Amino acid sequence: MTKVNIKKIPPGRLKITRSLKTLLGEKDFNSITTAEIAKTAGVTEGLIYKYFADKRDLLFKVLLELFEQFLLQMGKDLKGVEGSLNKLRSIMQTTLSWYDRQRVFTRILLVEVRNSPDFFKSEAYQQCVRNYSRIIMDIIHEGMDHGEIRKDIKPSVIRQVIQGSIEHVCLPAIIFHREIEVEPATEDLCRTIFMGIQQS
Amino acid sequence: MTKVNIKKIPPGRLKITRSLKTLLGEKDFNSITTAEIAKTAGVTEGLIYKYFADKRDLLFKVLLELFEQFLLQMGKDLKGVEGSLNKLRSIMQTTLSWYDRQRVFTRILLVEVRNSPDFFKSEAYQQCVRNYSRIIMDIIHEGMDHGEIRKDIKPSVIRQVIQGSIEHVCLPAIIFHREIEVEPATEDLCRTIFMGIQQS
DNA sequence: TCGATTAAGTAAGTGTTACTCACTTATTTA
DNA sequence: TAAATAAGTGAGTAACACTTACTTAATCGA
Repeated sequence: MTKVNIKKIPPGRLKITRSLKTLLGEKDFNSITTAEIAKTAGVTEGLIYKYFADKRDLLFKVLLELFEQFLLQMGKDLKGVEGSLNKLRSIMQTTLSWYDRQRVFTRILLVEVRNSPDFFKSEAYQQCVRNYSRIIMDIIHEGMDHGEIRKDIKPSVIRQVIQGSIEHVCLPAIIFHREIEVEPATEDLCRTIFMGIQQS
Repeated sequence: MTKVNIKKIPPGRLKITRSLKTLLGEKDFNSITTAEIAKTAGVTEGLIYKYFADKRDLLFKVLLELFEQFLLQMGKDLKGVEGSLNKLRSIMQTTLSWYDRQRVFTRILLVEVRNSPDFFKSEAYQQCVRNYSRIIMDIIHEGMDHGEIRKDIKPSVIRQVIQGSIEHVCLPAIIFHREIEVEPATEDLCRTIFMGIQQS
């Protein structure tokens, strides 16, 4: 259903998404003009609106594309991992590592789309972000069933702590173009979230 | 230094910030026009640019104003609280409660300013956000010195976990106009962050 | 293989909107 | 009270996202 339509993507459309991805490596979305996108792509401005509802919709489509690659990687890294906590660690590490290397993707996800109310209706959100969240939720439930994770906290809050922590660790790195130290950060995050900050 | 200049705020300027605050209760920042702000304020569009560098700068100034009130409240709630972990709990509860009731403030902070690179140069960021972060950092260091908080995690990561968790718990509530259940959420957050999710 | 239908791509707009600037009116202050 | 400064105006503009009527290329059934 989703992958069948690969056969016929018009070259112009490809050029446009590729162009935006390139430009997002240089400047932020708001200061990229549609004229610029078209010029870099080597097409006319009008063509953008043949394939995308508006400028933001184009952004969402680019995010969708990059997010699918990310989920693919996460699936690979998760294979063969045993134990709920280990699975959560794997997800955290993959995420941090991907965020560190895929700056364009991460900037779109963490800073560019947030203020668009209709992002939350977009495919990128509805299939990718929710899918990512669901995977984490399933692991948490599994962990509770197996006695690995305590049951006296709402699973959704645990999920939010995990996701929120990751985002907040990465945000300054993305904004100020700093490197993310994947392994140490993963270790710190896991130690905090798994065992708590309280001296025991 | 900061409070001395209260004496002479031009009425037009006050009308403008008040106008934006009102409008932000109805719609998101991007779909509010400068013409609209001026009309609601009862002034001309040009006056906005007498007091503010641009539309976003106006937003930053409004955030600054609201953030100062928030920090004041936090200081009050923190008075008389003993113990580092209790202080952190107090901050979390105050934050969640404020986020729940001050929707305009929270929406600006969590969704509207993020994508402006120059937000991070603004007064709102430089004095308020950093101040908020510093207060948390100080408590963490104090907690480590007093043996309340373990020393084998980077303090900055602990801070990021706390702030990130709060934001991620509140974000859906803000976006989808849902209520934040302050006490239960605080409890869940503290239990997670203080003691960890691992069944022991 | 032709003719017709659909898809890809173009070129020249247009309305909206953030922002400017030269100006007027009101308020201090010496 | 006159000069100087601050508050406020209003008409205008450039830039930009987006539209529309059109042309060119590809697809496909008969």
